[in-house]
Amino acid sequence: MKTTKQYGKKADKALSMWVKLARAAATFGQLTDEDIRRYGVTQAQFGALETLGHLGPLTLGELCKKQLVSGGNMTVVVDNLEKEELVERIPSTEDRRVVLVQLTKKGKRLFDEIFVQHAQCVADLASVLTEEEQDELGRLSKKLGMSLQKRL
Amino acid sequence: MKTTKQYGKKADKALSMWVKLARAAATFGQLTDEDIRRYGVTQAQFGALETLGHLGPLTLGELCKKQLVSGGNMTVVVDNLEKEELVERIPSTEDRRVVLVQLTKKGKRLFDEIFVQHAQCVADLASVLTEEEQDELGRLSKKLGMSLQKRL
DNA sequence: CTGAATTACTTCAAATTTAAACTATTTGAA
DNA sequence: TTCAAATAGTTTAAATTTGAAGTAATTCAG
Repeated sequence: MKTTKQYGKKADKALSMWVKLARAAATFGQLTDEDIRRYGVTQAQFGALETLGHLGPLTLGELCKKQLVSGGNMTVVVDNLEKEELVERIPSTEDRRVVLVQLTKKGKRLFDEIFVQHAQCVADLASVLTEEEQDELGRLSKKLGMSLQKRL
Repeated sequence: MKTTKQYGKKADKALSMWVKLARAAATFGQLTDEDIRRYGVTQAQFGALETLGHLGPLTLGELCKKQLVSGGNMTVVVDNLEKEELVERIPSTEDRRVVLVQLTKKGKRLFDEIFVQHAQCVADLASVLTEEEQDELGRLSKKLGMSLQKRL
């Protein structure tokens, strides 16, 4: 039984949207995670590899922002990727506080290898929506995310 | 520079949508979390209170499914809520393996009190989209989430 | 120039979360 | 009926994540 106007029309609409958005993202995330584990990396590690692979070398701080992850966590994630020799830390010469992170050759190879497969997986999951629906969901999510980003 | 057709048109579209969806959900989640903390409960605790408040007593397993959380975690979350006397465990008489969880009077009071405020917060965050956009984002998220739920 | 405030990253402790092993109970096939 | 398999929940250990404190480097107002 779905109660209406429990908190007012606007609030009900917003709550309803948020529940659905959160569930869709969580479920999609769990399924992509199952795929990611097959490559022997964690979700966080995969995210870092993805960002570095697409955007090239970034500072640790930039990586944090892209991934919406705390600094303390990113240090650990990069530590572990470095142990696997998938990324390397390059101290910045301009600003000695800054550390650049970039993919190693091995990291690039892994990135190239697994991303094609992972893209297939994501495409498969997304295919429950039509291409038009995917565009629209992307557009609305982007608008929501970009607008809220400013409030963080 | 946005590269096109990196993984094929369909995969690119799906990846693009997924990135935006994940970011929107993460950002929205961080902002609602800031609000939730003001009430002195964690996000997971709040989620359980919300579900119990809206749906009434549920078994621990049902709560796990609603919240997309592991059983071991839900045990801890309910333990902590029980320490605060916000929920109580009621052993099922029909099936002695089963434990029902329900709000206490104190829990109901808290639920009634904080949910109006939280609904306002969510409505405020969502207001960066028009009501029509919220409907559409909700509709598409629901379709995506419900379809993928089956694959878990 | 100087030093107070800011910034970038790391370290540490605590909280959260998961997955696997375990207990207790129920179900169902032989 | 009986016992193997399945189910519900708890416990445990390990991994992840966060936030706060700490270190080092930079910036900028005076």
